[in-house]
Amino acid sequence: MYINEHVINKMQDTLKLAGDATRLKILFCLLDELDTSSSDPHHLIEKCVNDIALQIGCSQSLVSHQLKDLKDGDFVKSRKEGTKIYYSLKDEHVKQIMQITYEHVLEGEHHD
Amino acid sequence: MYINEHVINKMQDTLKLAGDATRLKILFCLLDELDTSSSDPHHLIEKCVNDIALQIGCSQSLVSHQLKDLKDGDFVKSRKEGTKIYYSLKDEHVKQIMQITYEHVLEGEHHD
DNA sequence: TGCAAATATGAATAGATGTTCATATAATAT
DNA sequence: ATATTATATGAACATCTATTCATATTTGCA
Repeated sequence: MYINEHVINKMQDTLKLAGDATRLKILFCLLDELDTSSSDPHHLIEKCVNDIALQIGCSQSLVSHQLKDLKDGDFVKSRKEGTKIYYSLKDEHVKQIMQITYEHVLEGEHHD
Repeated sequence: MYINEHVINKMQDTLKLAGDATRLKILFCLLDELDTSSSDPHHLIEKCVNDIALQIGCSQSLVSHQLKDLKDGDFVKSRKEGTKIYYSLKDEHVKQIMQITYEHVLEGEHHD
């Protein structure tokens, strides 16, 4: 790893983006393991803004705002179809960060 | 992964903790690959508060504040020796989060 | 006991951030 | 054209956060 100020700032942006409850809910919503529409474990889950808002219990406006940030940070991508816009996770890094963070949190629970 | 509100909040705390330039500098400082005092790649690097402050160019007070947060979040541990307190990374999760985030940032650089 | 070194702590503050509300834009259908 | 559905946007605001400054605490040593 070659670290300089610029890389530090980018990493800060990336982790700050992940470090918000609403955005985490959106990401988990797009990661939903319970989706049974495909047997492929790497199946791409796509959801439109309103569906996400309903599922996580937040306003449409808030979800739209956060999706914009998530997209700017390369966490999600989008695809337009009619009036709807489908969002999905962009790459494996996001899933990995969520997975490791999840493990870290679980481990912390043991000695609380 | 079993996700509920509590887990989401803990993950938020963890990622928010990592998402700060000063704290990232501290963590990288404790991860320093350039340390040649041991040939063991898993060598534990310990540094006291003042040394960290000098190396990353921040005040002693700021570093102490941030180290407290990093310790509360299980990112670092400490060991007392005389008047000095030596800090080191606590577990592998921290390193992994840094590594993956680093890769994510590098990948993003390609299409900017 | 008194002094110096290392670290921790608390208050204060400026700046960043999440959320809401109202409104704008875009696409589709009647 | 008009209405409807879906999404985006911008301003406003309250809350959170990083940093600084001054000071307290702890340990070792003369």
